Amino acid sequence: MPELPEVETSRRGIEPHLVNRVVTDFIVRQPKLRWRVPDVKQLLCGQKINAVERRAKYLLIRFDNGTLIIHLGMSGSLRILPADTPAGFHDHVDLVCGDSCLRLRDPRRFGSVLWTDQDPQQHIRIIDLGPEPLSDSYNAEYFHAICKQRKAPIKSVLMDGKVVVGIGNIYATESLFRAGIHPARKACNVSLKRIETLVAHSKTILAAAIEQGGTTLRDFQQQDGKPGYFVQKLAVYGKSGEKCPNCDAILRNLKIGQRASCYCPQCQR
DNA sequence: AAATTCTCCTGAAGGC
DNA sequence: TGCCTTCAGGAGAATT
Repeated sequence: MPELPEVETSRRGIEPHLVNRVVTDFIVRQPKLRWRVPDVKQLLCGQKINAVERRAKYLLIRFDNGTLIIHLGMSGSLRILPADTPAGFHDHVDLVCGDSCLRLRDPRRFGSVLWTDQDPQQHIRIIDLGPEPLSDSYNAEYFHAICKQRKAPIKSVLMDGKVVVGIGNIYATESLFRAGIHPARKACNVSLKRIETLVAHSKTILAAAIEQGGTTLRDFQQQDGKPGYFVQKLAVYGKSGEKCPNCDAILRNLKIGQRASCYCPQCQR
């Protein structure tokens, strides 16, 4: 699934192919994504792409007359292809610029394509989002202040996009393991000291994953061949039943907020 | 306000 | 072999 590192890598990959190009077509084969894809072909044709930005896991393709907002959901992927490449079954949207196009494929259709002619930072999906995880705004003091007033599991707070964006199930699971914090522990019961460790680890692991994504997704525009570039580095995610890499305990699985949470009962308290 | 549950959808995995 | 069931999962919406 596209985590923040993968979205950022996609952004870096498509940006040079799109900026300063002029849109010649906008093809929607399947409008039923997370929300109905708007019919903006007339608005887009003839428009020049000014920039490709990212906010949280949203990609922002900016034009003079508005912004296309793309979210990859959990199975979405973007590729730059020759415009005449035949579309596959799950290839739902093309943004065509002359002889090449940006193609969105999304088998599970949890992704979305939105349009706004206002400042995208003020968009309903974006305005209430928390700080970027790699920014200074996401720090121990900030996160601790929020945790103090939350009785929910620390993992749920870490994954709350209104608190901090881009930390999905995988990175929350890994960060908590590295920080030695039990994922179900009430957020208000985690000391500032331990929050410091957690915040530091979450930043480190995200930064490292972006590096990895940069390496393995470099040729993403050719094919989809990207078999989980970060998988080798994961210590516990998806490994319940296996041995903890730090001690000899067996990793356990727990459901927290509808999501699988693997943890070490020995190392994480 | 915060917490919990439900929802969208398909592919993969497991059972028989 | 193949059909059927179950379930993961980002994140907004609905509900308590």
